[in-house]
Amino acid sequence: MAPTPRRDGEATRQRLLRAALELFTTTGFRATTTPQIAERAGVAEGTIYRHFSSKEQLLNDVYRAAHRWATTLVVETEGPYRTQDRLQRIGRRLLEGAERDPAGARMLLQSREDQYLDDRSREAAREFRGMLQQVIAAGKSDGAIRPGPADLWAAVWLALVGFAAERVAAREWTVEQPQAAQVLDAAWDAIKAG
Amino acid sequence: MAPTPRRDGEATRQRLLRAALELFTTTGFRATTTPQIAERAGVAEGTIYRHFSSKEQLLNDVYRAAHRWATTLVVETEGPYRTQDRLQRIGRRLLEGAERDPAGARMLLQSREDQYLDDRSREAAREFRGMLQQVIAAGKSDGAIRPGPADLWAAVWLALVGFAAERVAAREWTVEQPQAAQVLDAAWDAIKAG
Amino acid sequence: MAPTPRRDGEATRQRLLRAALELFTTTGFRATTTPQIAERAGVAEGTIYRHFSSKEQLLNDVYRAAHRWATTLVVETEGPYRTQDRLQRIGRRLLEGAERDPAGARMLLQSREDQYLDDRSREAAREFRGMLQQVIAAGKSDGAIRPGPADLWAAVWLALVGFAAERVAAREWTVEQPQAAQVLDAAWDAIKAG
Amino acid sequence: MAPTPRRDGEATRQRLLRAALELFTTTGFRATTTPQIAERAGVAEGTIYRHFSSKEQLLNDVYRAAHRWATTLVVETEGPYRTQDRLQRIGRRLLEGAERDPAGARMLLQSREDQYLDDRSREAAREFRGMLQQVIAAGKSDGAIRPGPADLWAAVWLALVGFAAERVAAREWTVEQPQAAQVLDAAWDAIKAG
DNA sequence: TATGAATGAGTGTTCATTCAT
DNA sequence: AATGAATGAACACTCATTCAT
Repeated sequence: MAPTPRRDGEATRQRLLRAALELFTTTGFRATTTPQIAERAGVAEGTIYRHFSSKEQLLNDVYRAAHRWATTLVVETEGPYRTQDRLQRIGRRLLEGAERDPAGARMLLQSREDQYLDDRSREAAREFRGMLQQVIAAGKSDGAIRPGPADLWAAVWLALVGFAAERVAAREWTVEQPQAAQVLDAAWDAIKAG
Repeated sequence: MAPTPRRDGEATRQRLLRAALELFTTTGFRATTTPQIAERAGVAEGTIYRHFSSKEQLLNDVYRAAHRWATTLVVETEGPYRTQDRLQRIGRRLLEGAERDPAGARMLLQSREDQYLDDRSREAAREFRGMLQQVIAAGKSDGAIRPGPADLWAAVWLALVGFAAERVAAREWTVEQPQAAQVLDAAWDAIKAG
Repeated sequence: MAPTPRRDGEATRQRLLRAALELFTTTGFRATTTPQIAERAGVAEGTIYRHFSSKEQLLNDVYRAAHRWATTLVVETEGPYRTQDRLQRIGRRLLEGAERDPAGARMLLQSREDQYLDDRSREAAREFRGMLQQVIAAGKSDGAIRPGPADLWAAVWLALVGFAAERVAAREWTVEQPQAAQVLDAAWDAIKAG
Repeated sequence: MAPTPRRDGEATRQRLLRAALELFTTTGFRATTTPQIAERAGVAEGTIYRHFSSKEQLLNDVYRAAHRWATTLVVETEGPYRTQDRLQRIGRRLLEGAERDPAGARMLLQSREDQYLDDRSREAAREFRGMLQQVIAAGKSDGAIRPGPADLWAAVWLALVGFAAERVAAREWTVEQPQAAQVLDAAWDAIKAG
C-alpha cells in the first residue's frame, strides 16, 4: 500500500534484463508476458516501466547486450594468428559462453524475433557480423578461404557455430565433448579453400 | 447472424492452410492473429473453426504437410547414387522448393514454433530427419562421411541447406546463382570424410 | 452433397422436440447449443430451422406441449371426488409422468428459463395453474382448505409436488417408494384447513 | 492501453460480487455477460480478472457468501426453543433477508446453476442444509416431526420457505403481509407430526 | 524508485442463423 | 424437406501499459 521495499536501482534493472533474456530465449518474445518477467525478476509489474519504455525496448536492450559481449569477444582474439586458429578460438569461446550463459548465447545466435528489433539493434548485429567478416576476409587474402564473398562464408560459419551453441545451451553437449570440436572443425572445412 | 457465398469446402480448407502457412512463416505463430488468417484466406473468422479445431491445429496441419512433402522428396531420390550425389540432388530440390514455395520451405527448415507442435507433428519431423540420416549412414559405411554419429552430420548438413533455403525463400538468391551451389558444396565439405 | 436422406417430416419434428426437451431440462436453455440439439436428433443443424423459426421458438413449443399434457391430466381427474382425493390423484399422476418422462416433468415443474417464454407459453402456464386453482377453490368452498387465497395454496401445493417430481425425475425415488407418498401427504397437510 | 481512477481494491471486489450476484439471480449465469457485470460494477471488463480467476469463480464466491450468511443465521437461532419456534425464527429471518437483499436470498434458495459449482461451494450448501437437518432431527427425537428421514423434511420445509422468499424477493409480498406468515405456518404443518 | 489496481483493445473461439445446393 | 458450409457478432479472457499512491 506504499511505495515499497527498496533495492539498488541498477540491480533491479539487471534482474529484469536477465529475467527477460531467459524468458525470451525459451518461451519467445510474444509468448512471454510482462507479468512473467516481473515475477521472475521479483518485482512488481509496473516496475518494468521505470527501467524500460516497453517490452520491445527490453528485448532490444537484451539483444544489444548479447551482441556487445560477442563483439568484444571477437576483438579479444585479435593477434598474430592464422585465420583458422583465430576462428577456432572464437568458436570455442562462443561455445563456452553458451555453456556459462545459455540464454545469452541463444539471444545472440538464434534469430527469432528479428521483427521486433530497432535500428540500433540491427546495427549492433551488423557490427558483430562485420567483425567476423573481417576475420574471414583476412583469410581470403591469404588464400585460406573458398572463392565467394566473405560475408557469405562468415554467415555459413556462424550458422554451424550457432547449431553447436544451441546444443550446448540445451545441455545436450558440453564444450568438452567431441561433438563440439567436431562441429567447429566441420565449420572450418565448410569455408576453407580447396 | 448470416451465411454467405458458397464455396467448395475443400477449397476453403486449402485457402486457410495456405494463408496460415504464409503468415506463420513470416510473422510467427503467436504474432499471427485469426482475423489476419481469415482475411488473407478471404473467409470470415468463424470459418477457420469449421475446418480446424484451433489455431494450433492449423499450425500442426500446415507443419505436417511441409514434412510430408520433404519426406516424399527424399524418397524420390533413391537410386544407385553415391551419397554425395544423392545429397546434392536432395539439396537442389529443397532449394527449388524454396523458390517455388518460400513459405513451405521455411515451415520445413526453420524451427521456430516447436513448442506448439503435437506428437504427430514431432513424429513427422522425426521421419524426415530419419530418412536423411539413412542417406548419411549409407555414406558412412562407404567411408565417405566423417567420423561421428550420422544424425549429427545429417543435422549439420541440414542446417546449411536451411541457411541457403532461407536466402532463396527471401528472394535474395535464386537457385541458379552461384551462392546456392557454393553453399551446397560447403555443406558436403562440412560432413565428408577426410 | 445433395439434399439428402428422407424422413417423415413429422417424425423429424418430434425428434427435435424430444432432443431439445431433454437438453433444455438437463443442461439449460442457454447452455444447450443448436449443434447439440441437431446431433441428438440425428439431423443436420440447418434442419432445425425448417421446423422452428429459432431456438427460442423450439423452447416455447416444448414448453407448451408439457403444459398441454398437464392441463389434460387435470381435466381427466374431474369427477365427484373430494378435493383431497382429487389432488392425490393429480399428484400421483404427475409423479408417474415424472417417472415415465423425466424431461417433460422437469419442463413443467421447474421454472428456469421463464425469461425466454412468449405470451402463448405464459398463457399455457396460466391455464394449467388456473385449473389447479379451481380444484383448490372448490375445496375452499367446502371448508377443506386453509384461509387465504386459492392461488396461493395452489402454488404451495405445486411447489411440493414439483419437489417430489424432481426427485423422481432424477431417479432418486420411484413413485412406489414411501417418500413419494409422504411428500404428497405433506403437500395436502400444508394447505388443508386446520 | 491505459489505467484509470483508483479505488480501494477491496471495494472493487465487493462491487463486482454485488453486481454479479444481482445479475446471476435475475438473468442467470450463462445469460449474464462479463461486460454486463463490469458495467454494473462501474469498472472495466478486465478488472474482473484482477479479482476473480473466471466468471465461474465469481459465481462460486457469490454462492458461498450467501451460504455463509445463511449458516450463521441458523447458528444464531440456537437456544432453548421448541423446534417449531426455532424454525419459525429461522424462516422469519430468511424472509427478512429476502426483503433486505433479494439477490442474496435468491442465490441461496433457488438452485439454478448447480452445474457450475465447485466442490467448496457444494460443501457450503451441504453445511447449511446439514444445520437445518439437525434442527429437524432434534424435533424428531421430541416426536414433533412426521415419520420419515430428517433430511427429507428439511428439504420440504426449505422448498416452501424458498417459495415464500422468492415472492418477497420479487417485491410481491412484504414480510409483514399475512401470506408470508401463512406460508411459514404451512411449511411447519407440512412436516410436523400427526 | 517501486507498487499493483485498473484499463480497454485485442485474443482465440463459439454459436444461432442463413441459404445455395 | 434436408443439408452443412459459411457467417459475424458476441463471448470469456489476456496483457502491455498507466498512474495515484
